[in-house]
Amino acid sequence: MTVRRRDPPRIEVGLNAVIVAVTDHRPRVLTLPGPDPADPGGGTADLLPYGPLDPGGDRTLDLTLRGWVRAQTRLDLGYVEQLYTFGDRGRLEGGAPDGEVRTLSVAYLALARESGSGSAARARWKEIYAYLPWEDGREGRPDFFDRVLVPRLERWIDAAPNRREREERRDRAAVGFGLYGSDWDGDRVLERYELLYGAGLVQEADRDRRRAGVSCEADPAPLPGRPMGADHRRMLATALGRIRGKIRYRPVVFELLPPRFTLLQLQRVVEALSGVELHKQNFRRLVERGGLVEGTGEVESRTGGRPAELFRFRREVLRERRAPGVGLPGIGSG
Amino acid sequence: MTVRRRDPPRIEVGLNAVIVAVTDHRPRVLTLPGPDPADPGGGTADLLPYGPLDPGGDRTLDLTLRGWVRAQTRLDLGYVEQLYTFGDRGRLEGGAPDGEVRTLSVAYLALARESGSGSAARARWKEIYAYLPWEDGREGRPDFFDRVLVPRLERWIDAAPNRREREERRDRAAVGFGLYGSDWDGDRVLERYELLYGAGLVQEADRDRRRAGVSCEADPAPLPGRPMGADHRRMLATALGRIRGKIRYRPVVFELLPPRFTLLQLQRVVEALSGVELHKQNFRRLVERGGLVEGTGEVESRTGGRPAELFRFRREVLRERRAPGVGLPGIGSG
DNA sequence: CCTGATATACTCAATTTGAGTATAAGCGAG
DNA sequence: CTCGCTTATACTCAAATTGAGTATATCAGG
Repeated sequence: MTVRRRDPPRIEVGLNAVIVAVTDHRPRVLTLPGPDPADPGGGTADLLPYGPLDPGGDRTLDLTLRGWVRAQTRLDLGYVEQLYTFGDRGRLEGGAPDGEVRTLSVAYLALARESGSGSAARARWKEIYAYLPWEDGREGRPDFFDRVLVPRLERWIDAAPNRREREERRDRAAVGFGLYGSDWDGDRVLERYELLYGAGLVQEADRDRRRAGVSCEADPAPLPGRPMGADHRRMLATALGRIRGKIRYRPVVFELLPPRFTLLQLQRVVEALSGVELHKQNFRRLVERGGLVEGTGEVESRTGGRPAELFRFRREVLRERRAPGVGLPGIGSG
Repeated sequence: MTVRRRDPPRIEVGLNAVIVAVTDHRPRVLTLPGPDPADPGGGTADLLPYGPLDPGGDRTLDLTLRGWVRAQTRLDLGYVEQLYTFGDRGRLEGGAPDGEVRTLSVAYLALARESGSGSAARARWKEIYAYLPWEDGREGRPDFFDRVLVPRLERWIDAAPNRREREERRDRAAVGFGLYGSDWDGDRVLERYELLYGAGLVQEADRDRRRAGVSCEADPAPLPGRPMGADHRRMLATALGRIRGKIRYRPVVFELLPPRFTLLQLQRVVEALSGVELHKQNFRRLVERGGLVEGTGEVESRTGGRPAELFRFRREVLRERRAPGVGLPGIGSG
């Protein structure tokens, strides 16, 4: 299948970081502009911080990641978690002759507090929902959802070559996007992105097909949602899905908040990430009863109304019960 | 494990599969005997199926994995999921001079039905709890838990060099093993293994220290729990933890069951994996009300008592609501 | 001392959980 | 055939949790 020449083909390993912060009720991700390795045309694109793994370097992958994130962005990462290793061939070995090099990308999720200083060099905080706009349901489904996205999906479904395939497409769309009676499941971020990619509805799909030499009509009006270079948008989707899942059963939100915060701030961060709005009183009951937070006596008076008490995360909770996270509604197993 | 010399240090990538099945209420993992790459002494050890990644080979990592699992074990994998990529330096480059080669292992979880034919070649199904005996709490904490494990942990805690470190050790032990008032959290399998490794209570820890040239008294009476080669026991722990977490919110158990099964069979599989016993009537209520299964008219009469109805998994559930898995008790977010 | 905010407390019905009891339906011994 | 054992399945009931409100508190500003 592949042509081997001299020396066996090499493997290169890169580390990618999806660094997430939330400011002003908006989840953001740290990006760098750069040439898109998957685009032979050579435009620039938004990229996640990326660095090669030096085989002789640090002892652990984590350390390597932290190291050059610091170098590229002057940011000291706190919470870091491995996400997924992407290794499909032909993903981004743009220039190299086939079989010469294989690139593996180990993607990490990191949570940060968006310190002002964090954006050294050319790093920029960008809104996550600029890349994945269909994921933000806080004010109901975004406008374009029923107007553009669903019709496009349906065109794709109908274009299936046979009945079986058509039914499968319909099922995937139903489950992923909560259509035809299925519920919306906030965690299926990656599934949705993959579906849109497979249906040719994101720009990366066009780009990759063009690179592979497949002719295809350029999409007349691309779906809202900014593309990224390489398969970084896929990584972003993976990260958002992971956060949404994790936030419920491990108290990770606090990594994104200052040491003291009001309950509404906490709620806004949870809402921002999970993409849904929550019932304020019940949310308060949940985090208080769960023992996740404890009041400091202080109050924050810049609320515009009655001043709110400042709370802090009760670290002890990690030692006590099952450290429940900030459970969203409708989670139970029924 | 080939030794390459000449030229910059290389990266090699291996794929490992943790292939899990459940028979007779016992969770099992497929192993191969082999020389332990981490043991210079050269004894043989239980290993997970392992294969190098050929950079020019299959298009995706999944495919590669499936390919040589088939070759090594004659098993066609169904459900496969990426687990984690292990990349610490010095993990298992046993013989190679430092800096010459760096090995990454991408570990996968696979669920199988333990077909009799599956154990071709030298593959063997082994009980998972033979390797991780502290994880099986179905009949209460195993005997050795309070008699051996906890005292050993306490010795380790007390041996901390200073107060701060001592408190941290105590906390980790409390959270991991449900001591001193903390609850047992079945999902923290990896945390527990790492803790035991760090405390020098599993044989791999001794082995690795010896290899690194650190002198250490051989542990007088090692903890129950069979070691594995390389860091495969760590991978097994990762896999079990993932299964336990996932079983609750995605209907993956059915991958381990025959197409038709009684509700008690289903329950036993869930219990086997999660390591706890469940209330039978409530379990039944849960899966039936959740619409996860539907009765076929048939009955299974070899139960020893009243014949049980045979059920089948309702695939449609994947399309409907949030496909809830077989929720264990005490999961809600309080 | 209103009005408009937001914060926080409390209520209440519906649902879900945890832990049982009760009954059904097979088998084998006697 | 019936008793006693076993497992299956149905039903009950209190406790806890959830979902959706209403009520009250406390600030800023006119």
